[in-house]
Amino acid sequence: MAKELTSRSENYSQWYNDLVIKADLAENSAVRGCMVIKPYGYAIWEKMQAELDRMFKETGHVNAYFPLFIPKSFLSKEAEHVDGFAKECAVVTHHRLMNDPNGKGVVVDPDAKLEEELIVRPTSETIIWNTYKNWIQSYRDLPILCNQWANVVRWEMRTRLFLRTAEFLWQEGHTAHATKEEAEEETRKMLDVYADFAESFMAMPVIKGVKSANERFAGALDTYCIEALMQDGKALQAGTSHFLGQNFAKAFDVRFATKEGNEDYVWATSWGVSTRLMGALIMTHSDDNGLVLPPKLAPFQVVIVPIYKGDEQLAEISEKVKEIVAKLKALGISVKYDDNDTKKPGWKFAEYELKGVPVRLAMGTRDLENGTIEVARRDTLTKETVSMEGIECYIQNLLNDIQANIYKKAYNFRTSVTREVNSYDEFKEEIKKGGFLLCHWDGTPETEEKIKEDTKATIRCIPLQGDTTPGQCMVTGNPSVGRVVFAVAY
RNA sequence: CGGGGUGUAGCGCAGCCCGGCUAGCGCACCUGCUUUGGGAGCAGGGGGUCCCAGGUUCGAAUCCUGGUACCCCGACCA
Repeated sequence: MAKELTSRSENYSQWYNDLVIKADLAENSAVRGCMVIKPYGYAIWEKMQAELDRMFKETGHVNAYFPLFIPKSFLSKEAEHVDGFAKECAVVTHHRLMNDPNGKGVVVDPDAKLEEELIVRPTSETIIWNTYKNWIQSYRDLPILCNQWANVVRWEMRTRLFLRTAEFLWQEGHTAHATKEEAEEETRKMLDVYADFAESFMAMPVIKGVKSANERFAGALDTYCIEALMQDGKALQAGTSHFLGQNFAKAFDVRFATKEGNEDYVWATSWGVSTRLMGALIMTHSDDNGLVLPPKLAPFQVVIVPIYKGDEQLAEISEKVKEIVAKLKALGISVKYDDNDTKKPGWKFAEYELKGVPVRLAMGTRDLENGTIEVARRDTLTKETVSMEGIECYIQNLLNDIQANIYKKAYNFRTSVTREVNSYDEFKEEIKKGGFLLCHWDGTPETEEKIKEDTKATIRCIPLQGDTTPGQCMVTGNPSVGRVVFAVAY
């Protein structure tokens, strides 16, 4: 075994790290907290991007691009926003290097100090609203529905591959509207897009909800989110959609003439998902043998491995395989034929399992004689030998099965670790076991803070489709309007 | 920023306490032969500023001083 993974039960975070590196998704780079996304990992991200981009466009959005650098003064215009991000910003102070007078490489040229420092964007609200000011005069200019695909930098204390890196890739949508209602509708619409993407493509069940005040985005009036549950029982925020009210319009003085002839500030939303979704995907489905990818996001859905002795046999098998490849491609199934002669079949089996390829076909001389082929599915690790006749339809159905099966598996897992808890003593015990706990809470930040200090658990969200039977807060006994979702989070 | 740990071949590590032969092992890599239905076997081979700087010593991967980088656990966060 050249690439044995740490087992999930033994050390979950080491398993995760091992997997990311050994499945060739990403690795740590020479730059602190920044990762290199390797071709295989990037291919998965590209699949995600393509689907999300399509969904954004279907809901009326267009792509644009805004600068990487934000003048320091922009960031400080919205008070809560700067409070939220100030501690984790990379700052550009100079624009030139010079040869070290002591002859040791290069140093920053002190004469090249910038008049105003530039912040490497931790998010783009400020630079975008500064721009929107010029784009908007009248209600006729609204709405603006822009998305940008970009990198952002947040100088986090501690980083983890995909889940929290200093630089990460994401999309951020920034919309401007004439009315509060329209902006709120947009916020929820994009939350639905994210939930749909997570469930339909990533095969990852999520809870849609609203953040409590403590967890809200810096500068937002409301933060909606989708929360997923990882296999170690910890929660992961997978996407957010913010209703920004008129905060940024006021900070950047973006006013417009209404249809009625009055002047008003513009209503805003922003929403984003990041390469963190890669981490979510990995931790939702994978096992001790490696990655398990949903067919809809796998860079290739089927891999074919020939088993042969000598060139002659390989040629015979390859001829037959080419027919199968053509039939699969005709159905829109992506397939890789690995006839690499320098690796042995057993090595290839293990390698493609590690990389999470949904379906593996193996063909040898035995199959050629019988008109059969061996089909192995990654999700269940089962193998069967089936007739070559109609194999393409069989595979197509199988891929659909796998997509549905891994969703169901994740859903069942989540259900099994989601439970109602009614007393704080019980909560303190149950939270150690992980999972989502549905509890009554009095709605105050103080109570939430106390729970966090005692147990590390936070309110992941106030679910949109939750139990709204009134009750009593498990900590203070004060009235509660419904159960909220608690968990220890990444 | 607090607590702990580690820097030795592309990767993973041993050696360090108690200084001493040509610095070693596994994986990977190269060559050859035999193999090929679950990570092949044998034989041979290449590859090292032992993190950096200074000190002690006849002699330093090993001891001392300073620096630096990274990892883990907290606090912070998508």
